[in-house]
Amino acid sequence: MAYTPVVKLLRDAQPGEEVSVAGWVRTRRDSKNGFSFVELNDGSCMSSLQVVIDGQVPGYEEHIREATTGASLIASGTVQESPGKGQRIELHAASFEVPGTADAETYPLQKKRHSFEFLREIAHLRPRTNTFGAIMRVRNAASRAIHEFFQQRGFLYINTPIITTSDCEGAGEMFTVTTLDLEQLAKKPTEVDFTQDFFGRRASLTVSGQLEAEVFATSLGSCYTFGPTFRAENSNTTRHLAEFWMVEPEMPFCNLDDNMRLAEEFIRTVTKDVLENCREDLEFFNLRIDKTVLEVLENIVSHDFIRVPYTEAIELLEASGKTWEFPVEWGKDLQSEHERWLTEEHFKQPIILFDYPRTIKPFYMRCNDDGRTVRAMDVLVPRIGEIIGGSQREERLDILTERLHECQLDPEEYWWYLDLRRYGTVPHSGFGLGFERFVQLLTGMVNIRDCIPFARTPRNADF
RNA sequence: CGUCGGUUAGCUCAACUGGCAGAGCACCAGAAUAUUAAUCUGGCUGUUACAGGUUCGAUUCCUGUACCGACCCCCA
Repeated sequence: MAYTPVVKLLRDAQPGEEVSVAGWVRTRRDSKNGFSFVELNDGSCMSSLQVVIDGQVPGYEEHIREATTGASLIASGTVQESPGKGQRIELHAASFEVPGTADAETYPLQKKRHSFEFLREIAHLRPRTNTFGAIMRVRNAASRAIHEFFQQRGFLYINTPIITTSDCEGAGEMFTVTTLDLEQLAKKPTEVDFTQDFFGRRASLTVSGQLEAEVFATSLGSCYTFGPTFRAENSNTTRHLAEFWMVEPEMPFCNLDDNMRLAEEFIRTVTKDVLENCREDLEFFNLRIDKTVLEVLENIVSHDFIRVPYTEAIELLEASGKTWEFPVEWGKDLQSEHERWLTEEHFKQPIILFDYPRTIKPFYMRCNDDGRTVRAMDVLVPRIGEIIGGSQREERLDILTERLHECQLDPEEYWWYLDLRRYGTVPHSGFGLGFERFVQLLTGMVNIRDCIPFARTPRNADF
């Protein structure tokens, strides 16, 4: 049975057309004159379709009362011009059925505002709300735009492994993957013998596909990953998840300037795409979630990101006259209060910081000739902070090996990574975008846990 | 990991310095010359997170536990 999506009906349908629709009841109003108005939402867009069901329609008496908020509904009939305000058309049903009822006494979603905290407890039902429908549609549009952006530029989509044995990638705590019997092990006072484990050595969930992506960038050309990433940090914040999706392009014959240019073009292009394709949803966010979203997004699309060397950022922070909770000092990482001031108060737009001290950045970033900085870059946006982190990679074998030692990592463990420098090495660069943080930026949602279908955070992996 | 805050009706929240636990919404029933965020009237709803303690008396004060949230750390 072919049902017409509501989004298509509201856009294209003409009075007189015969159509069938299927979705879920948002609300029903009964007229004492013997007919009912049903707001039907099928998730294809923010708007619902008004279905007018007359008392003469077969089954009206027996079944109309089943069409409560949350019930599923299939209806067929004729499209008519709507006399109602704010809608072009409505559907006059000739027949209808309620495949699944929703007991009004127990159905958790009511025709009222719910807190996001409450909705997180019913993550299996929250996509039926306006806000979460809109978030997921924006997420989808951004996802598609990301693939399009790279595909149009000839980037190869690479699926890097989710289980990895390269530990200490320098991106934080990792989840161990094991088939060992933990309950048995807990009874013994001995050390864990990972040679007995499934992979014969300790394995973890990936914290980044970058190292593997470099393999393909130095063989097949520019490529990108877009996959799940895991961090076992005990982070309870509005912008951290234990499981999130990351986009990681990697480009050969590409220096940091090229990298920054691509990152900026990437954010701008995808944002523009979403602005064009999700107008109704974004207007909803602008009205109900954050009154500045549209303004912020338009600003991103129409202004160049400001590029500031780390050293200059330190000077700006020192000259700001503000008293910081954490002191500003060259060689120390910027605290979120510093990043926030730069992007929200000082520049009031996205900025790209680059050339960070080598002591606070991972081993693979390319060393500058000054001996104290590396070719790293972070894209910071208002409200979210760091949304992209990237760098030009160290392509010189000797210096990279030196850096591994400096970071107290064993070059033996990175033999294949070093081979890329040993054989036909090239300057190359890449970055990582936190996809949910991007969705946060696009929607104005405050908490990252509401920007992914099912959030995984410390002590929470329900659903 | 650290700091702070919270947990009261299905949901969102009240209850001043301890004194019989309330409102809005939702739901149900009526009403209305009636659709587009909550038109009107009436009705229903509670082991105040859990376990102890202080007190004549604890939603309120103290201790512990659980869970939730914010910030910080980590980064994306």
